Amino acid sequence: MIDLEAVLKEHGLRNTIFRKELLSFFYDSNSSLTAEEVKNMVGESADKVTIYRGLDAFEKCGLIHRVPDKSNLIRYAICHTECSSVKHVHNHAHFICNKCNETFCIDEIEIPTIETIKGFLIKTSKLTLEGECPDCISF
Amino acid sequence: MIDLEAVLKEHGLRNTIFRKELLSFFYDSNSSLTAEEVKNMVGESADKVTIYRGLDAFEKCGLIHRVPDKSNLIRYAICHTECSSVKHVHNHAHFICNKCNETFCIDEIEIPTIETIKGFLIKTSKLTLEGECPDCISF
DNA sequence: TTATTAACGCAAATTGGTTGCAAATATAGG
DNA sequence: CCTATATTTGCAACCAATTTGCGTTAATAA
Repeated sequence: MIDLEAVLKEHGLRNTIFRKELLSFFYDSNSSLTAEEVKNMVGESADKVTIYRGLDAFEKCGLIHRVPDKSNLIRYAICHTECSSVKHVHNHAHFICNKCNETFCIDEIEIPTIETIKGFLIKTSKLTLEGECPDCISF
Repeated sequence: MIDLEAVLKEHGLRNTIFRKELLSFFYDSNSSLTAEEVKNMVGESADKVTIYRGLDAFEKCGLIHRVPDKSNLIRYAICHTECSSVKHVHNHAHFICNKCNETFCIDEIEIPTIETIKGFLIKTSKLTLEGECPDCISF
């Protein structure tokens, strides 16, 4: 079990009921969450603005990171690497399920290093796979 | 020179002044366009709804395809391969410039084929590079 | 030349997200 | 334990991007 209060404290955040709950959602999720999905999980117990600001705060302090989303929503997943408010370090691929539209972080594969392209200066490369996730593949 | 009227006809679209102009914008662009960018190009001569519907129509019939966008806008580029209303076939990488925020289609490089990931069924993979484009790199 | 259907334009609605501000509350310092 | 301070919250209002409804116009086929 993860000590949610300690994690919040370490990242300079206050230990409120909602923030603890929000953090637990990310630890419990095997994929990622949008503000709307969080809203559905908390019901009426938190305003949408509180959710958006919670997500912003978590991202800024390096607890969660943005992942690609099928419908151009802002979607977040927990940071497994040691990210901080100073820098996010992510070097993993993402997988989008075409059935449930969820986005998964994939640590198992290498992001291919791309040679140069004439005229362009390449700084980063992102790999996004699509198909069917374990939960949807069976049907 | 491309016969815009013929292209529209071949794709089952009507030959209106606006649609011809819209199509020419895509042929003339070396990168990609959002609805807002099109709006700036046409000025008051076309309603924004007309633009959105034109883009939808072009995408549906295989003339343009969606490309990733820095700010989660809906952004399109011309289809070079033979796409149709039945199927879009794209197998190229995209490059997003962190200075001008434009998105370019990159035909020069191979999209790496990704092996399997346990539990996932991979159907497509998308590679998005970021950095500086030829127009911005000089500064 | 006329009927049919696609395309257009305006207004209004919707979706996803943000801002301002005042009230509530967590934590540090005494 | 008590108070000061900064963070977090909730409400209302706002905003940008995109979509929908609907009546009108215009392109094409017969």
